[in-house]
Amino acid sequence: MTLLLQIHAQMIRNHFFLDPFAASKLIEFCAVSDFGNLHYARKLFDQIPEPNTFTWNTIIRGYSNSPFPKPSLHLFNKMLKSRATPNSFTFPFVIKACSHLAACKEGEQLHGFILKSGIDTDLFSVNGLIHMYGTCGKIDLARMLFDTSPERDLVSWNSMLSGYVNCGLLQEARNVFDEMPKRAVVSWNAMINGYIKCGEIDAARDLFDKMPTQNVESWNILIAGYAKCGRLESSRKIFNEMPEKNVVSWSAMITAYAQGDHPKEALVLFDEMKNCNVKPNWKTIVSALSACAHLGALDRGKQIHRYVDQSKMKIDSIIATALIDLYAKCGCIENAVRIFDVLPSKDVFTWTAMIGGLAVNGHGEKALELFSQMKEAGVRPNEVTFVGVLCACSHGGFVEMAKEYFDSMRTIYGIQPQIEHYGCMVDILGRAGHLKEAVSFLESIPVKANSVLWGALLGACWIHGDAKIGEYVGDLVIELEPDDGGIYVLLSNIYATVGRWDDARNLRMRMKSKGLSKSPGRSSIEVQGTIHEFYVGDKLHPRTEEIYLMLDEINLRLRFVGYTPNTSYVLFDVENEEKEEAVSYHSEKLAVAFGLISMEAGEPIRIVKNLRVCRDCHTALTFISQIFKRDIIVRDRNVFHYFRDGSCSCRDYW
DNA sequence: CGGCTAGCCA
Repeated sequence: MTLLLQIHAQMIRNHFFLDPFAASKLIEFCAVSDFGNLHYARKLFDQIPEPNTFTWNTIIRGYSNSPFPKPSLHLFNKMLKSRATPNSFTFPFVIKACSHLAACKEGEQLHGFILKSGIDTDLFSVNGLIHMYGTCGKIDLARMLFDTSPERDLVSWNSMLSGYVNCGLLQEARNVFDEMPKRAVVSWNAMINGYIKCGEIDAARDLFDKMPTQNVESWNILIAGYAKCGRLESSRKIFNEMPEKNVVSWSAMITAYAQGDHPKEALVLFDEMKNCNVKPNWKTIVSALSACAHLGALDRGKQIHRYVDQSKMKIDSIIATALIDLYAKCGCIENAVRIFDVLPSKDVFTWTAMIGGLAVNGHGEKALELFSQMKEAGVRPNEVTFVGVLCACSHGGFVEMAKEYFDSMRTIYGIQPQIEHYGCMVDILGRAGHLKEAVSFLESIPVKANSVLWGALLGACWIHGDAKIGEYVGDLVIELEPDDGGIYVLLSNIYATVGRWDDARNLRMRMKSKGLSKSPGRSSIEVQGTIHEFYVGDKLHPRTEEIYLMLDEINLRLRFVGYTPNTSYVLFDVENEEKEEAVSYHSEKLAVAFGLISMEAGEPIRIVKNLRVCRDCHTALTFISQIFKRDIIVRDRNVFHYFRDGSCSCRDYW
């Protein structure tokens, strides 16, 4: 590229006339070669007073091969208005651009134009059209072209095959695959991909084993395929066995872990990848960041953020969204805002991440303010945006506003509310104590309320100590989800709070006889880049002894300021002392104790918990933040708690 | 004067 620029500069110095041929050559170098610079090519092109067909073809080809092929179509239309006429070389590029953009209308227009113009077309254009129609879902038109074409080559067959795969027509794809006279590796890959798209991973594997030679992509397709079916061990096995890996292989495996609820493994693999000197690209980074966000691993996330800065990777809206999500999910909302504010172009994903981040961090008003800014900026909210907006209403306690936003989804934006949105509404009504209204809401919605929705309402009954509605709702949930131990515990806790010990005990017995248990509380804390996990009362950590000593000190000092454990609803059938012990060793307390002994004074303690914080721990943590002069940030299953100087950001309302 | 088109896994 540098050399090219030098030559061009020389030409300008010597006052060479930039004739269309020389210009085309220059443009070709800029636009088409791998180290190309489309921007420069376009500048050159715009300087040419009268481009000829060759020049037009070159610039159109440049755009059609780039990730942003749209200008190809625009330039083609301009070409038609100019004196240059398109020829048989022009069409394949424009068709490719249409394919790439899935621009069906433009493609059909182009097809009509080609037929009318009488300009010679060859197999390349026909193949392009077959592919274009396949991509746009007009598979019948593709088939017609394929059947009526006087000749066919491997590319024609492959285009037809991928068209069927794209349209999800597995049987037709298989027919083409069986009939084709010759198969390339790409044909096999397309067919394997077809099976995976239709969820038939074992058939895909069968084909993979039968193909004569596999390439890296074949292996990569299988990694992703197994991951889609939730078979992570098989993905990993493929990953380990493959003869050579490229950056996509690594990214595919990291993404499989990140999206398959194994964020720790994702990060381990990310480190391994760097040790193997494979350079991560933006997709790897996004997956790694999302793993950090899941774990609440702030230090690791910051480390990756630094890497992005150092490697001069462009912070586009995709990476920015991942970073905003990371900082929001780690409770560093200021960092998220900082990234958001300097980002020049924000898309709906960026706005949505920021709105949801503010909402979950307890800044309901700000989130709603941002929502109106987003609308002013002309960005159309999607269904995820509304989850964030409703969440903001929920944490801010804006019941009436929530109803308005909820209605506007359908009336203004034409978005059908989904389970998540109903869930938010139940949450909002439930928190505000409008339990009866929440019940009738759930009974009136057009879809059948599932156990998650009723479960959310049951949680609200517990918070408000309403055993009457709780019983009604609880019975409903148990009927829907008879094997969820958490529900039994919740309902029996509700009974226990109002002193209905017999009912509570009966429920526990029912639960026990079914062999159910509640998923254990788990908290994790990051200390110097390492994640430490704690379960209720576990003694697995290497520093267990110190941790329990610290806990004793905490409990002593808590008592000193007049705090006694609230055990009204836990383990009602054990002795009082044991009850106290049970709440003292909740996983978040273990994590806090570990944080206090292992972190620098003044460093905030950040904890991620899989369930919701219980009322007792909430009170205890409030006191601890004051006694030990520590900021404690707990990420609950659905909200953040910032404990500082004896108060919590959720204003004891969650 | 040029020689494209098929695959897309993260």
